[in-house]
Amino acid sequence: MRLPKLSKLELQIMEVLWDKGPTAIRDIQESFGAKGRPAYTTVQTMVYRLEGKKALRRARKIGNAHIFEALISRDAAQARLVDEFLSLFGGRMQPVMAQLIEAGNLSSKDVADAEKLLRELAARKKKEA
Amino acid sequence: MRLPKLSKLELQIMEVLWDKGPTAIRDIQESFGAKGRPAYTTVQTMVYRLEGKKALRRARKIGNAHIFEALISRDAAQARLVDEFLSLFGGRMQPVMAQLIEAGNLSSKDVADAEKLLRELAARKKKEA
DNA sequence: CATGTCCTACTACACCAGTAAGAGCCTAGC
DNA sequence: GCTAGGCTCTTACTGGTGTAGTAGGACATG
Repeated sequence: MRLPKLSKLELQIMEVLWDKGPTAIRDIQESFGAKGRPAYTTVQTMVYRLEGKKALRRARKIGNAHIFEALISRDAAQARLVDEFLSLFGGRMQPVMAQLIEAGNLSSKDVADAEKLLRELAARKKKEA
Repeated sequence: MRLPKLSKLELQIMEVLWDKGPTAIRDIQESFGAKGRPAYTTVQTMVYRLEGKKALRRARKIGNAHIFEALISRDAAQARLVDEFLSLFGGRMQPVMAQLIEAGNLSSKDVADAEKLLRELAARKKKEA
């Protein structure tokens, strides 16, 4: 279970740790926009559960407050998400891309970047071989 | 609630309806691979819940068996999925694309197709304006 | 040192997805 | 008409997520 499944709210909490580094619960909670933010103890519960999933750990204490730090990388978690998502489409990219473009989520810059990355990847592969 | 949220299993059931058209529960269940397929009543429960969500409806009966048909389109459901997914990334495509390419999920053909579609879309927009 | 504030740890609950068993109804075939 | 098999409906339990309250310990500051 090296890469536990993370829910939306759990992800948002991890985002804070990834962005800011080791953080206390209070700071995590406050980094949610003031309106519609979950209660302190809600964030706390989620952090505890993330601890159980080994997604983060208590790094140290400041006063009596724990400071938590991420144990899994943003990249790893995102890779997991993408996998999960693709499996819903049976791994077929075509409808996904089509949808992204139709909805205007994909700019020509995104596509250009993709091309560039693809070329780099191909070059890297060739070198390795 | 025109576009209800569908879970993985619910999606798989809808896939059958989208592929085969109006279908009985027995046929839906059997279209899951013989190994690891959910029990008949499990599929039934999901179908009932999908009915509650207005994702499908009873079209007619054959004997005493109901035949169900999809009420929402595959495209609409997929659009919903993509939105949902993107919101996890705060709508930023860059990490998503990067991940897709790194993991080898995105071929150069996919990217070429994307480019083509983008150009078509741009042309269409221009015409409309 | 007293007291208010903040944090922790625990408990609780509702909802949803997934799973399925059980009771009983309908129908087809003998 | 009777019976077997399939289908419907109902009910139920589990695990995960989101939500939060409460009790009590720690700490800082007057």
